[in-house]
Amino acid sequence: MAGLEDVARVAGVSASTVSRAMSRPEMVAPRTLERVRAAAEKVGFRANPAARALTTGRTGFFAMLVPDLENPFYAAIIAGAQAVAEEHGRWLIIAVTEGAAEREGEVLRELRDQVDGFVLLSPVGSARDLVAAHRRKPVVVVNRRVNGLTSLTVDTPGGLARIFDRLAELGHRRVAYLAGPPGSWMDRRRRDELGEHAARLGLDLRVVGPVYPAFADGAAAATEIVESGCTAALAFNSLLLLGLMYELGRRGIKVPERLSVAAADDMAFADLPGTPVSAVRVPAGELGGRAVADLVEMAGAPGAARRPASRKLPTEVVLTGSLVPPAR
Amino acid sequence: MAGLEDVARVAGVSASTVSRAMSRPEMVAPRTLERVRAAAEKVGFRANPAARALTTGRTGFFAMLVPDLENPFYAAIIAGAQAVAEEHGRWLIIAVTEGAAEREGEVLRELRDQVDGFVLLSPVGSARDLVAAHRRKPVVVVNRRVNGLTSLTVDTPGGLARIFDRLAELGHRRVAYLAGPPGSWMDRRRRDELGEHAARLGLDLRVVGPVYPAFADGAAAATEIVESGCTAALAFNSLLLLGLMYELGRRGIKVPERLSVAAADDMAFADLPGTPVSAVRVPAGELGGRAVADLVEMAGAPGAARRPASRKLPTEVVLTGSLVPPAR
DNA sequence: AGCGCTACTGCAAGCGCTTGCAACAGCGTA
DNA sequence: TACGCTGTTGCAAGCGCTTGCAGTAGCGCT
Repeated sequence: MAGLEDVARVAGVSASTVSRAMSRPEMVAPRTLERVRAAAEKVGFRANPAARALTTGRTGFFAMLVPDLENPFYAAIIAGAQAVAEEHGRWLIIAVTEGAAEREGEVLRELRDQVDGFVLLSPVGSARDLVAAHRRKPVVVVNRRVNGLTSLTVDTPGGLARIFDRLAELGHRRVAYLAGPPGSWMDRRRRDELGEHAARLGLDLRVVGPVYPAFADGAAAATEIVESGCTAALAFNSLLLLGLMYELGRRGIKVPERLSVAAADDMAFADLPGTPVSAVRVPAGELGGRAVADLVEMAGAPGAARRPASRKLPTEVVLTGSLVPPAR
Repeated sequence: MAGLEDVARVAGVSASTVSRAMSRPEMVAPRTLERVRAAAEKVGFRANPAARALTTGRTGFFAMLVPDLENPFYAAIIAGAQAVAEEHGRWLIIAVTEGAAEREGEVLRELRDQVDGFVLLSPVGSARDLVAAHRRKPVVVVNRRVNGLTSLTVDTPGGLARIFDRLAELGHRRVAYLAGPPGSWMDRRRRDELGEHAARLGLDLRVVGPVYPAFADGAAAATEIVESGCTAALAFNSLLLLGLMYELGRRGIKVPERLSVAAADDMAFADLPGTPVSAVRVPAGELGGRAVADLVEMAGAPGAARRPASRKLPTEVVLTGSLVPPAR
């Protein structure tokens, strides 16, 4: 409602001075500044964001492209991102891509004039397209490494490897990995690295799945895992593990006595009373937070400081009583 | 990059005509229209959203205020909302309120000049404040009824009542309700209505909790529920129920033989293979979708059509083998 | 006292699009 | 043939804020 002009009138200065008082206070005399601020307060000044965006080209919005909102992993990342955005007075606009490269490109195109930058969660577009987008507005990629772009990944394979180490140490010889979403870049990589690590340790790795990471699918995988003769199982995420454990419980198969278990991508809600599950804790919130923090920094600097910086966040490995020596 | 002026030059018309060709094609002659469109295509015209917002006051954004992103119920609502927003070429900006009235008001104030309307999920602000917000920009309230505003609620109590009916019919006399988030408006109402309905049916209702709706908390409630002597249990949501069932399974307490179970706020991931759980299915996605659809409609009409319309969406009650006569 | 600076402030020109109003065809009608 | 419409189009004035540039006052200095 109340614009620059209104404040100017009350403070007895020009609109330019009010504008400067607001965005570059060091340019106006202390006494004037005070007067302007009082006037602004009095008339209830609120800058018109559209006008500001028109002149400066900055909107205060960041766009976050996410494959799937119902995946708790992404939800956690968004939550972290949103918290940091809020700290910086930025707003997050969320677009769902359903993991389709085409849709991703479309959103990037549509939104590039309305935001100050992009956070891309597990993007599927070609590196070429993503880098191109970065030329117009800063881009931060989460959960994938892209040459030439600031990327944030999590060392889940490293964490899982430590769990394998522990299993080997306990004497397990055959271990199941309940694999994640079909076609997932992350799952693919995880599987590869696990395979290598297992070979190194002399473990026999049985991959079950990939399956859609939901409770029911975890339960459904129980039979195959039990019959595989494995003495330990890792699940792609907690939801799968919960489902698996549920089904094992129903069949009277004791955990961890008969099957040691652990999960990656651990979510808070997977915590169990009594027997906490061993897990690779992924700092999802931090991931989102960092992404936005980086974006703020890049958006502040004029192009030059858009130096890509890949970072791999460490995971926290929680080893609990859910890992025990195999029933001999 | 390419603006009205560029198109105008190529098409040999004035910028005004181009503008009209874009937003009110019925005002320009068919032949001109065609020429303008071709030119726009050729130069790759993209309207500058900030400029448009400045002149029209419309931004194409809706804001969605949500208490908590990690709650799958809200995530599902957002997903539904986002899908419909996309259909209408609108974008959703997400703000987390943490269920704090103060924060809610702040966001409403900050965002009111940058969006065309608000969707408020389970808002906690006073009805007075919410109605005030509605005077500047259309507001749709989800999961709470507010006089004078378009509200969308779900008839969960009705669904639960039908489950109670069924339980009574099966011969149960004492039933547990594992209550939801402490302080939740929704849980409060649900409890009240359940109480009345139970009384009407002559059922003895034991409320356990309220507890935070997570897997572990469901498991933790097992003891109290078992010791209460109830022969059936309803849980505030699926996560709680899964936790409860997990713990019962671990203790060798058979479901549903010893305890009939059901949940409200059922999520897809809670589906079980084998023994599906009786549940009150909440159409979360539809809830979000409808909210946005209503908002689009309101934002289109000029104030006048902002006639509040409360709607209560029906739930789908799924009755399965998880409800059986009590062990006598 | 006079000069050169520095520190502030105001002027005015946009940013790119929308829109009321005026201008002007081309047409039907009398 | 002249007049009044209706249908199109262009003109120009903003929308509210930012910012380069120019002007002014006050200061320290010699």
